[in-house]
Amino acid sequence: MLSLTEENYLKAIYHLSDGGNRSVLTNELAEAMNTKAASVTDMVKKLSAKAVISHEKYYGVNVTSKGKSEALMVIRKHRLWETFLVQKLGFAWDEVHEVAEQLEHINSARLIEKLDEFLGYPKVDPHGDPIPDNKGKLKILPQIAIDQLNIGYQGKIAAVKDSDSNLLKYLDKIEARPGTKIKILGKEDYDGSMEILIADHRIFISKEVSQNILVIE
Amino acid sequence: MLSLTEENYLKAIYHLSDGGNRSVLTNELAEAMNTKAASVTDMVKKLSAKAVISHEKYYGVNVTSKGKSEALMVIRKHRLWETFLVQKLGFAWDEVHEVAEQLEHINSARLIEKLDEFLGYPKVDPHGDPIPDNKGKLKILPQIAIDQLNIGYQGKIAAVKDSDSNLLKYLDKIEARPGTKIKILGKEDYDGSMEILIADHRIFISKEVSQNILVIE
DNA sequence: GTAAAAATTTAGATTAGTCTAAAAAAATAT
DNA sequence: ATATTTTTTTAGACTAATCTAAATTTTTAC
Repeated sequence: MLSLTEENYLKAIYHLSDGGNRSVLTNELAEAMNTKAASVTDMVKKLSAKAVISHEKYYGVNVTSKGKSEALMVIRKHRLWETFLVQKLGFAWDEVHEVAEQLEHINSARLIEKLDEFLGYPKVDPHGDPIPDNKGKLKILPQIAIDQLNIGYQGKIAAVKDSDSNLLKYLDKIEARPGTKIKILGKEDYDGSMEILIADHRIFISKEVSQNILVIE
Repeated sequence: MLSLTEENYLKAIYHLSDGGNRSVLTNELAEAMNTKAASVTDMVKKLSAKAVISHEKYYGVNVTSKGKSEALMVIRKHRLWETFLVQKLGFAWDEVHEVAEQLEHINSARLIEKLDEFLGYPKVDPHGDPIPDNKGKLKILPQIAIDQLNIGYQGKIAAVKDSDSNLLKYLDKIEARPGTKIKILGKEDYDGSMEILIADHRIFISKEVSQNILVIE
């Protein structure tokens, strides 16, 4: 049983480690958690004692397989709640994160199963991120940012990165949402900006924006 | 801003004081909160400092008007979530309390307004308890338990007391739900048991059960 | 109206999560 | 390869919420 704080640390470790593919350093985690390195060291000891991460002193932490599945359960809850907030309550895209951060810690297996059913067993959340199933399995979709694509590419937006609420507002405004048709019309070598066709209207976007729009690879 | 624990204490004080109509003693509160009197005394100091209750040493606590409206907001959230769990997710009556106890502490005014709208602005929760409005106003319904009624009374169940999950299971089984028609057929002087007609079928209930079924007075 | 019982508060300690400052280890730079 | 810088850990302290045991106040009982 993890406390709310422990769950948040574990989730951050999971994300920073890219789903368990690399180890996470104390300072990285301190920055992500908006706290101090000393606090991280303390918490790392607690999480190690609970066997959800392993810690090699001075060299960072890794999530264990137990930790991975616990993290995925929290992520499952987060993404299901985000889907609920957008699809059922009519929240905008960029408004859901903070609330979902709270809701993800509600403890009731039955609630999550019922919610999943109520939402029609969605596979992805409103940003296009995959929702882990009730066994803690995550289907990783092979995605690529559109700044990597060539002129002439046509397809559908699969997901957008949801790191920043202002970015999300902008993406919503230009209708860059999962499922929307997209075509690469032009690319400027100098600054990497692009001209694209989204939902049948032409628009110029900066390289930074293009790095946050993903399609299936 | 109250902590989760402070919210729970305040809610308990509100309920024990009958919505602020009498003062609450330390031991009462300790029993309700499943804690020790000494812990209550400590918490009472914190809540007094936050001006949601007033405390006269050795004579108990009273909710202030600020405390009353804060308690009602928590109750509003609790009852809206219970309504959601039953009406939208298909939870049974007796399963909702524990989950709603967690959900009531989610902090987002927008969420509650959206949820209220999504549910169609319900006036009462699944047990028939009134839902405070977004101004923190509670419409108190004049209710009376059916053990107080005379033979021949006919009406509709307005609410049931939701103190005990086993009672709720039983009430659900006999279809004693808010809105159901009810008629008093007979009353045994010896033990106070009753024969009643609920949703057109006759049933005998004990005095204890009859004290938990309420109609509009 | 005082003595015993019950209720409440205070005192001092504990745990979770956090902090600052100091110590220790690792990385780096010449 | 040694000194400096950076990163991490340890040590010691703080707050919130809790506890036990002791002290205090109120109530009750004769």
